[in-house]
Amino acid sequence: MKIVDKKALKREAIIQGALQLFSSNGFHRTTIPDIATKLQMSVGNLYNYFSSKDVLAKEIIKYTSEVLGDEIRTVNMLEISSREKIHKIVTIYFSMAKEKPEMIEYFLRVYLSHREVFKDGCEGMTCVSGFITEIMIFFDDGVSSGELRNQDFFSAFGLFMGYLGGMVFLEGEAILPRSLDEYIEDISRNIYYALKSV
Amino acid sequence: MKIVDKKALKREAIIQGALQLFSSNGFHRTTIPDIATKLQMSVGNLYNYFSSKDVLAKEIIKYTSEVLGDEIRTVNMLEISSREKIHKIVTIYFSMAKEKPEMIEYFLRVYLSHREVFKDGCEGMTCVSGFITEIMIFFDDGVSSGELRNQDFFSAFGLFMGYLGGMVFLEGEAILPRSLDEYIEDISRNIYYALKSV
Amino acid sequence: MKIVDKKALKREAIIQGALQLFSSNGFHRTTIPDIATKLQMSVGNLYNYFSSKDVLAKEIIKYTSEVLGDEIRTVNMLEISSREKIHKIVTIYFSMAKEKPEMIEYFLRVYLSHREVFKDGCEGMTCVSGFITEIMIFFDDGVSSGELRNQDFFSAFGLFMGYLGGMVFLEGEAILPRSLDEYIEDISRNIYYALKSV
Amino acid sequence: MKIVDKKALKREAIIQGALQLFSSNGFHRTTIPDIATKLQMSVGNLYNYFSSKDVLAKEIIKYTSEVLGDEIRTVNMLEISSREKIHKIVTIYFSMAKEKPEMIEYFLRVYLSHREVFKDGCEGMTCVSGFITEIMIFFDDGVSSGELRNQDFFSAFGLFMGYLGGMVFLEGEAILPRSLDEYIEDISRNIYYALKSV
DNA sequence: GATGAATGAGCTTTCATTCAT
DNA sequence: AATGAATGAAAGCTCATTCAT
Repeated sequence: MKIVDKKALKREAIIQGALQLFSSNGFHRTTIPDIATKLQMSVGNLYNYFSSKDVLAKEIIKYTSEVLGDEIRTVNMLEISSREKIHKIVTIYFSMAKEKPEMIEYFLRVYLSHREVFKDGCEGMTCVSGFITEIMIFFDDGVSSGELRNQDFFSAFGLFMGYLGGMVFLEGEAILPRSLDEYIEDISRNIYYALKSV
Repeated sequence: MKIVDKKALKREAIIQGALQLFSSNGFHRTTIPDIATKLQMSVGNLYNYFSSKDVLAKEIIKYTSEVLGDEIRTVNMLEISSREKIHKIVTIYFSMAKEKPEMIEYFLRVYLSHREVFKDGCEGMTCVSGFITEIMIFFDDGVSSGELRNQDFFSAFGLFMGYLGGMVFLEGEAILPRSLDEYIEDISRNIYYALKSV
Repeated sequence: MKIVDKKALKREAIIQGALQLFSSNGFHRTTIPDIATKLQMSVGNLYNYFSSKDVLAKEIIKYTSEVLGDEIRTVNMLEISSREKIHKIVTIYFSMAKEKPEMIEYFLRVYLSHREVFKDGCEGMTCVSGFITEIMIFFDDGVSSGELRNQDFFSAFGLFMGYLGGMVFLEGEAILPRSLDEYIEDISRNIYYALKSV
Repeated sequence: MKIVDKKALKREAIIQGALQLFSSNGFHRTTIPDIATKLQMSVGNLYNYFSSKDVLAKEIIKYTSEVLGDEIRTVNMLEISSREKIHKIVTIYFSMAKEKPEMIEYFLRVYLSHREVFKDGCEGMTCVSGFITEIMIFFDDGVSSGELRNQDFFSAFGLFMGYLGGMVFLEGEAILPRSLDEYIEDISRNIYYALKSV
């Protein structure tokens, strides 16, 4: 294996390890030594891969956004109705929240609320463009086909992102009386009726 | 004025001052000396009112939840349709986001993402019950009147809380092409169609 | 004693303690904990008096410059010839180098060679103006009286500062075959002949 | 070319590269990786040439001292008066300060003020003997010919080294109202009058 | 000789909290 | 009730040096 590959692999391993720690313990409660320990490397060496904690945080959000975007892209490529796409996206989102909770949690608990960290380098949500782009494609396709009502994209994006994020947050707070899965039908339906053309 | 009143007033002044600082600068970037300075009191004296920074944070979320709940209560008491209520709630929420941004920001940037702080003492969203209760009343009334579809409350609550919070977040990131006000019609409509009975 | 006095006294105690450590161990080899330990105070409290190590370093050079300037001022106020003043200044300088070596050493080993530290806040030697001003007065008086040749001040200042500093440096390196005191006559004479009018 | 020569060449290249970095950025602010980067070699390989940063610093001062000494030697070999020699030495010193500032700077900002680094291995200024020796020859010649007054050598050396170093320092601080060149006449004259026999 | 990833002790600085006054 | 100097444990980050390749 080439050295460049090895280094890239290690970079990704750090991203994934830090992602887990930040998500479960919080950004400020996760220290660089914590991350180094989890990855069985020295603090100094970690800085050979990421020049600061903030830079690492930004790389993580980009990575996470790409992974989430990739998932949604698979849906966008299907030849199915928008209603079915909504159902699939909700399902994917909740299944990720269950199986890789750190990614959704990172959006909610790190990215959303540490403006000072992402201020420089992630202006205008450029760090989450991978995810946004796919939602935009989904929406534009639905509007083009006439299935979805034409409206300002962010009005639809806020619905999707906010609703799903909100549900995962409630799940995390352990106050949902039922499991996330059991909400899929209702939520998909709600989103569909909110967005569909008259 | 009784002494107890005087103390209660100062308590509230502290809550409001700290609320502003936490919202605009972040929880961890706001220090106790910062708060004391803003309130022109000593650090030591501040501890006579709140025994720790975390306790103060919890009191703030309760206070904020009450204020938001009070606003929504005024809507619930009106004899208007659910559709009109949704419109009013959205309007109120966005106007608060514009005029008292610290409250909404506190929800999004402090409460949502510092689980470790609110873990003990705010289990199951008890600290935001003032707000949730009113949304619940709105929803139950709509279901009772037949205007809203009967579904799990949290399915509706997540929509409301997530959608509106998401829009305020996008506004805060300065990526919305239009002002929040201009989204009121679309968003109210979307929420209504999502929740209304068939 | 008033509190303000107490705090000012502590400030000066820190300056003197840090001055000794910086001079004998070097700026970078002296740590903040070292200084705190010497003063029997906590690291955190030290930062209540000086906001950074660099700020402390700048306050020390100002303080040192004042003390040295005060010494030379006593000479300037005497009604004696420039030749006698030179002799007295050399004597004072060497006696300080012997009795309070930390001050001269600080000039030579900290101020002179850590440009990056003094860059902001000490532009154009403003931090050592107390000392320079007195040398300037000495020189101008001598020129006015006709005893010293009229030339660019810095040409004379470089001689004084460089020569005396150089001798103290050589003394510190333990390579002088005789004690500093034994050089007073020769050096005073050399400076006088260098500066005197024809 | 023999291998030994190749290695010697590389050694000198490292010395010159490090000299520039140490002089302009300071000893502690220049890292070994910085030096390696400038020389386009690896950190590890650099250690094949110099066993530590301190050892490198000592080799640099020896090298610098030799180069400066060589310059002065050319003056010593001329059949001119001491007064003329002084003028030439001052001119050479200032021209080096202008054209190869790193050497003079290294004396002033690294050698002079990092006693701990040069403590072991450079006792008694042995590392700068190349330079001192030539000044000593200049002085002895002048005394022998009767042009200069007989006095302790270090009394004269401190004058030379301190005065010229002081002027370059003032130049570096950008506080001299005129260029260094314009001080040559005054300074040469001052030194001559300080040293000449009665 | 040459590489550069890896080490880890050590640095400056921060800040919630305490307590003598 | 009120003050604010004092504490000290931790944080993020640096860098001379080593060593497997």
